[in-house]
Amino acid sequence: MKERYEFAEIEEKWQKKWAAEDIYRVPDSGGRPKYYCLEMFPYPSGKLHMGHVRNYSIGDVLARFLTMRGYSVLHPMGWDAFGLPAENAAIKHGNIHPAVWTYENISAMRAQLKQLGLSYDWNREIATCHPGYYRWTQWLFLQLYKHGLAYKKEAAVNWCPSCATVLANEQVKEGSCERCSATVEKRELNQWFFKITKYADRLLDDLKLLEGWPEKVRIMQENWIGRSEGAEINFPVDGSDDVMTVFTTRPDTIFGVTYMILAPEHPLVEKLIQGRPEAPEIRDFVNKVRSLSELDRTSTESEKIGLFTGAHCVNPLNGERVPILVANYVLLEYGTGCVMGVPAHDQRDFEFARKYNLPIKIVIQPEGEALDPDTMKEAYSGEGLMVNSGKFNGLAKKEGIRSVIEYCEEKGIGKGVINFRLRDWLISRQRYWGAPIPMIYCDKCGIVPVPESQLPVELPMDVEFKNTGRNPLADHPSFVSATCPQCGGPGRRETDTMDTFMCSSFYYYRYTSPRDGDHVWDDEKVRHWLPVDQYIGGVEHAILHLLYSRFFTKFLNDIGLVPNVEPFTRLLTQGMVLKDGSKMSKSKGNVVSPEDIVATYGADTARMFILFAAPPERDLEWSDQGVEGCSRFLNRVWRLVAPLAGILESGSSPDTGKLVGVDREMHRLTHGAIKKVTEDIGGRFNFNTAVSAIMEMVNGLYQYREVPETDRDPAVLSEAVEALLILLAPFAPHVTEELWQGMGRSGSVHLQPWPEYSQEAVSEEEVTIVVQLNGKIKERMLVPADITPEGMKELVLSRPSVREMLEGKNVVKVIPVPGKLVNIVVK
RNA sequence: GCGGGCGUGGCGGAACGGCAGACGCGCUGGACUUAGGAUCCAGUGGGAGCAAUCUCGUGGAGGUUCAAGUCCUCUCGCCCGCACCA
Repeated sequence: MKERYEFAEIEEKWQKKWAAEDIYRVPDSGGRPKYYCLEMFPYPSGKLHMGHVRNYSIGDVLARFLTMRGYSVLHPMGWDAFGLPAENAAIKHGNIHPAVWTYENISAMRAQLKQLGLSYDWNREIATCHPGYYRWTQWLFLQLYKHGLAYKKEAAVNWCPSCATVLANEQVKEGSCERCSATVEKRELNQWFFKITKYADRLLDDLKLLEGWPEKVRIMQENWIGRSEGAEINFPVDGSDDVMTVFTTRPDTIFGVTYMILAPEHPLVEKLIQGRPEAPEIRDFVNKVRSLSELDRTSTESEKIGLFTGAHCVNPLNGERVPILVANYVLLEYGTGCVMGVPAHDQRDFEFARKYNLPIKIVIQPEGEALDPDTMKEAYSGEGLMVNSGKFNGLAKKEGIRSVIEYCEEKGIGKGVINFRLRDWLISRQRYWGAPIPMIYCDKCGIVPVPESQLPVELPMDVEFKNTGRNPLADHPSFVSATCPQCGGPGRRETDTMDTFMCSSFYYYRYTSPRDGDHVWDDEKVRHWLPVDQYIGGVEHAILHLLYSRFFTKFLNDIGLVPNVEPFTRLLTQGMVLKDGSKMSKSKGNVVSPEDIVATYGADTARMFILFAAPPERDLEWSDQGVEGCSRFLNRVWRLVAPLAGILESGSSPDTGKLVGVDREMHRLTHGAIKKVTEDIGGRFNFNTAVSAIMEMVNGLYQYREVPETDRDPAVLSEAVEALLILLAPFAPHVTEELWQGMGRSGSVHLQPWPEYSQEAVSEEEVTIVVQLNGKIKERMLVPADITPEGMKELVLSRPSVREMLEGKNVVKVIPVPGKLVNIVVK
């Protein structure tokens, strides 16, 4: 073997060989237990970044480890290939079609992934923009439509002026477009939605099943779904047949209502003000609110403004006549779009009432405290007994809520309801580069689905991309014109495409049957592989992709297409890769390119560093010097192992009982490392400490090598080196393969069984324990490892130095901790 | 405002409630060398001491415990998510 570690040569050589021998192909059946290890597939931007390297290195170590542990591991890769950047590139450069741009990027990125030596079964590669894939995206849309879960409605939706398309609620962050940060506007449009709200309850309840998910993500989803229990109660409008229905979580405070508020956009507003002197001013106000951006509209910061409509409502419980107002802090989208104002017991109402001098009426009195409407500084929302509430007086909050709801239900003026913050998923996009929504509009028959036999509805390639903000599909006559599948008459094709999150909501099922042209996937294969055992990706998808995928899975389970109710049993959200304390970005100029690192140090070093520098879920600070260190380590391994080629025996397993001295030490170190690495990868995903255990082993081997050959057992060295290469193989697949096969071992190191550690080899005959006096360390001593706690106590107390130390002191208690210490408590 | 996370050497980070700082980086010294920014060996939390050793030390203040970086209460700082949700 060469004296020097030539990473470039080695990495290229083995990548070619692995591909030629197809060693990462995984069969769909076989005697081994299955494991589905999945990393979030990337958008093919054309360039891999460090976040990808981290994501895929983590997955690769796991997949390789589990394969060596005897599992049949499904470890696929593909492309989330529809999306705006491709189309924007086409608009900007004019002469490049999004498809060409995308496929070129895929080629470039695939090459980069292959350079990292990742163990994907490339036979299963998919791209969501391929008609063979999006045909099934459309097919699933039709299934949702068939089951009443895809529908079209006119609604105020989020519009991103820069992306020239609508967005789902989940894709708006603090009033801005999640992709481009432009301020999002509201527009009234007729759009396609998925009824994810039908699954709100199950999406919430089943979070309990996801014990393998980070709590953080579960809480985020819980908050996003936002279940709240309460009641809807009808307030008749005074002098009209209209009714204001409010949603409230505090029906026990209904006697404290001193005014009612409608959201400015509420349809009832116009009806109430017609012909009243207040009308012009209110219309003005409503228009002003409507024109606000989403951010300004919902910001907690903005001042609460309200106007009296001139109309009144009647409280159905006590008959009191209260004014109806319009105020900017009431949102049309949530609940019923109107609320009852209870200033005494709701902080927002309180601030509003103080500002406009509206009356404050106490109806909940906390025990041992007297609330006074004139002097109170904030609303009281805690526990207490109902007062000023007629026959409900004396009831505590919880019973009060129940009793008022019961009463309302009896009288037919209200009912208990559960409200969710989750909205239906808006999936229409006014853009070209997405899967066309397979629907046809017919003047005679209305909205008609494209028959499944006519799928896919293919994207036309002869399209012009202009910066007009118009979807080019709408300007493509032969795409638009269609025949109505129902009556055979002329029809118009839907020109909106689907949100790309739809494409990524089921790709992990499609990996099981990537080329199946007859079915969305093979039933047996899905039953074999699913659910995904381990999913790995960034936390930025905590709500978006992960919630949509859960929704899809529940639907697919309902219609019998998948066996599982949750898609991902375990989830690992990896931290960001930082440089100089902040996220790598072009604008900050702190980007480290994976290509450069691989070219300078090799893929093995890049992988080692990124796994060693921090535990996977934590943010990772990039360090060029840290990379040097990993490179140095691999060189150190090379210099240790390469000269031993041909010297070492194969498959040595020394007899633990016969080993003494340095041989016994080295043997123990080897098995200790096997134990640690196995537990750190398999149990807690602490790859950083697994690597450090391997480093310790290498340090030990350097020491051991110094021992004269005649004084050491060759079997111990062979065993150690063999174990070293296997333990290191998931992290640094190329250099370990080169050394393994260079030593004359047959077969790939990656197909070797993972070593088992021997308990006997790991255990010590003697251990150092600590003697503590009142918890402070006083001295150390060597004791037999198998000593009893009682024996430990005696041994310590009989020691002359300890007896001297205890002279004149009163021993209160002696606490022996086996293998660790003895603590003597004295007075 | 609500929810979650994190604060440990010069740095990245280790530590089933039981020897704080594994491993790596950096630094210091030595060896090899014409040379080394290569490699190998040794040392490396602060303070005191020639030394054995002593002492302080995990953002801060309390508490539980024989024993706390770890558990509990309060508090400060940073990061992330949600944000007028009735």
